[in-house]
Amino acid sequence: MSGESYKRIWEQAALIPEGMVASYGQIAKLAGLPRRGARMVGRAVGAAPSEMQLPWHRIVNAQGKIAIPEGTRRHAQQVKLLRAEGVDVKKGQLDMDRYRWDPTLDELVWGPGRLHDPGADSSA
DNA sequence: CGTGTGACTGACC
DNA sequence: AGGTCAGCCACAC
Repeated sequence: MSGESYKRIWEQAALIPEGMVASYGQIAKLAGLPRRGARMVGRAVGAAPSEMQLPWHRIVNAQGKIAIPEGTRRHAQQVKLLRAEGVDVKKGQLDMDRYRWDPTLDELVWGPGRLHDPGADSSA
């Protein structure tokens, strides 16, 4: 089958918090595929069953740009989904310094194993 | 089974 | 900021 790798990629991608993004390379690395490829991440998320509700839209390239060709339906969909989460997307691009998800930082702030859940009131 | 390709990336210029 | 180049790797032909 397509692989154990896909599974790992899906698992990692699913961890990206709402309103944040990760790069293909970042997910690849987290999935334990440092050199095997960011490219594989693109394939994996594209092949993910819709029932899985994978947050594929939270994955952009290392430059903070949407990797899907502009003008396509999926590109527009990704922009739409990101904006719905409060991410400011301009010209198919966003600010990585601002929205990049940093799992290690998450761990430092929220504790090992704990995930930052924006919805679960920590309420200011 | 060889080639081309891409929802990538980092290094250079 | 933008263009080119060489690695990468699974997949379609």
